[in-house]
Amino acid sequence: MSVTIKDVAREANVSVATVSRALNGHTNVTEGVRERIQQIAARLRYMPHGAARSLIMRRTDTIGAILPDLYGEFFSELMRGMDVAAREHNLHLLVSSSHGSAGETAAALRALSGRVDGLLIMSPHADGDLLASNLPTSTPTVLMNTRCDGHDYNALAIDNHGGARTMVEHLLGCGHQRIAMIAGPEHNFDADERLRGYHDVLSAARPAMKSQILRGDFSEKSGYQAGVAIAAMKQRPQAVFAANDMMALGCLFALNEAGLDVPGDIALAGFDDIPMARFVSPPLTTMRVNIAELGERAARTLIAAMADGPRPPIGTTAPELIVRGTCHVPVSRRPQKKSA
Amino acid sequence: MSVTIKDVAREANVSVATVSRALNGHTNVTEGVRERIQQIAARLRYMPHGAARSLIMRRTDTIGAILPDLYGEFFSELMRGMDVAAREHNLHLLVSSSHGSAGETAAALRALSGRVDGLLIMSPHADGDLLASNLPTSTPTVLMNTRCDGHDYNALAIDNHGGARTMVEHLLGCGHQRIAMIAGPEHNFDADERLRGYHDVLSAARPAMKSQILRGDFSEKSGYQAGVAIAAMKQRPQAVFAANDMMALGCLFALNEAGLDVPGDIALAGFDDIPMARFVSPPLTTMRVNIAELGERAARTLIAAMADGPRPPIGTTAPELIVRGTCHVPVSRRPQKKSA
DNA sequence: TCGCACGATGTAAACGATTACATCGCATGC
DNA sequence: GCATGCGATGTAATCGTTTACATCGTGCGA
Repeated sequence: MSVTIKDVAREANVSVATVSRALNGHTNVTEGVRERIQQIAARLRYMPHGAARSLIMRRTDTIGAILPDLYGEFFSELMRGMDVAAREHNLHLLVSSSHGSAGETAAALRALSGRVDGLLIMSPHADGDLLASNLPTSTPTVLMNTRCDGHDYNALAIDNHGGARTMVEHLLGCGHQRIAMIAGPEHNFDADERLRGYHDVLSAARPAMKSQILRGDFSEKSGYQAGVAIAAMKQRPQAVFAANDMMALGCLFALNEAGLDVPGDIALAGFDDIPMARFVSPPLTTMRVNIAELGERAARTLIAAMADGPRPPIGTTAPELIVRGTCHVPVSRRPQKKSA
Repeated sequence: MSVTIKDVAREANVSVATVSRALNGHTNVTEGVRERIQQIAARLRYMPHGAARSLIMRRTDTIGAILPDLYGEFFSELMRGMDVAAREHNLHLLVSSSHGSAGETAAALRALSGRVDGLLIMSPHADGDLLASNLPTSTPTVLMNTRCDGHDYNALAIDNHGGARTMVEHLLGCGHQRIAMIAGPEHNFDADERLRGYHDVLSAARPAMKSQILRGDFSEKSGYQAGVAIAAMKQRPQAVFAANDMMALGCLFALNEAGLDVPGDIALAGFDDIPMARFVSPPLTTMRVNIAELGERAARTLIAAMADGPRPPIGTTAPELIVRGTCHVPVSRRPQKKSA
């Protein structure tokens, strides 16, 4: 059906070997012949068959990414980072989504086998064992934000624990004593780590103080409910740390509705730095998670592993504190002049 | 290096043919032998080599998408739609980005050749001729929002012209007489069409009225500048139609800063319905472009073409009018009761 | 004029799977 | 006892490339 190298060879009255050499820029081809072959190839719209090529060359020039989903801002940013690194090395990106189940992750793994030179995997529902039994041993792999207890894969993760510590320390530094946390869902890797960071700082800095935890599920609604609850407290906390921005936003609306001034009456902080964070009023103080950087670093690690063999096994990427309007800044640290 | 079907065959003391038959569920294999082979395959972590498989089977079970970019909400949504359709048919999605140039589009096309069974292409900088000379004739293809003058590819596009007409008609219906437009960049397919829709409606309904065009570039900043200009006009328009939501938002901020009430003093409308549109105050009236639907329909068209040969060549998907707070609604049409 | 080196080209063996066809062994029917 | 048929298995061709090796012709030095 489609035109192959043989068709070009027949048309040009040469062997397939000569066509291959001519088109791949080898030196030992008479210039006239090369031109003739190139013209014929263009006229026939010949394009080398990728599968055949990568079969013999044992190289696909492609890296595969298995993500839980393909859409939403998070994955969009992640792909952007991976794309930057891949493009730099003239590699293509094959993206596959494993949606819900561990079974689908395994299926995606099989489907990608032999089509990619390396794998980037993010799979919240896959543990180390599943991966161990489904990953082809010969394919370099880098995990992103994925549990892999015990097994020593290359892995990169967001430093949720450190980020939470940073934020709570910042709130303490602003002079707040009683800091409540709106936590994320239980058994969620990110949520657990952020909560742990909160606990660690608070129990070290204010051992006497009882921590105040409100459970949310990362949704704006659950943040709103937490905000309502906080507004009604007899002894209100001076600051609220939400485990993600969406909950912080919900909380902000609830506090406003209750007639409380943020940050005058109560400070508020989130985590993630979603784009909307800077558009609400007052703009939200939060931890910026550089997702694109995570993707880019993971891809770079993979590319290095593909070239040189095994790499340093693990790394984290640190979120960055973004101070905006929703928390007090002590007078001494306040910037000299700042409009709007 | 990696384990092949031969390794499994050797280990199981059978021929490669038997291994292939056993693993692919053919009937004529003794049950005991099949089990033994399956166990050995699992133990050895054998996974069939995708490239080799698709070479002989002449089928990749993959559809390729070539997009100008991989990130940003637009592409994220587009991919979501394509993913839905692909997943339904057990196809994988291979996404490649062609970034800026037409040359890169051609390169991406070559790289995908022989790796996919069909192609979805969105390439704002590619015209019909470029595609015609770089598309393998045997690969089914569907274009999305891509110019292909003359050539008869399958193509799907957003009905920008119709959407703009709808919005301008709505603004007229609200009683506004003088309607200005903040247009998008010149030579941009989407921007051109939206502007054309504005012109068509206005010149038909108000032939005497001179149209007011302010040039923007789809960025929030350019919308802000347009808003500043509008606020300063001697004879202010009663309504402003921005060619996309980002510019509408920028304009909204400028109008607010100038002390104008939206929609009291001036109505405002956008195009796209980005998520932020409903979060600003007042929430933005806009045309919802169902990008995911575009992607899904394109993928479905492609899949049908892959199965049955040529399809109806062209189609558009219509944006939907979303009336929110930034334009007056005549009393007669105002909903009875509506909170928040 | 012959032999040799070298550059251009052709021949054929890979790559890793699937599958048409050949083969083998065994049960069945005469 | 032998032909027949059938089910299980092996052999080898095939897909479209690349590339090691063989071949061929030509120019050059002796």
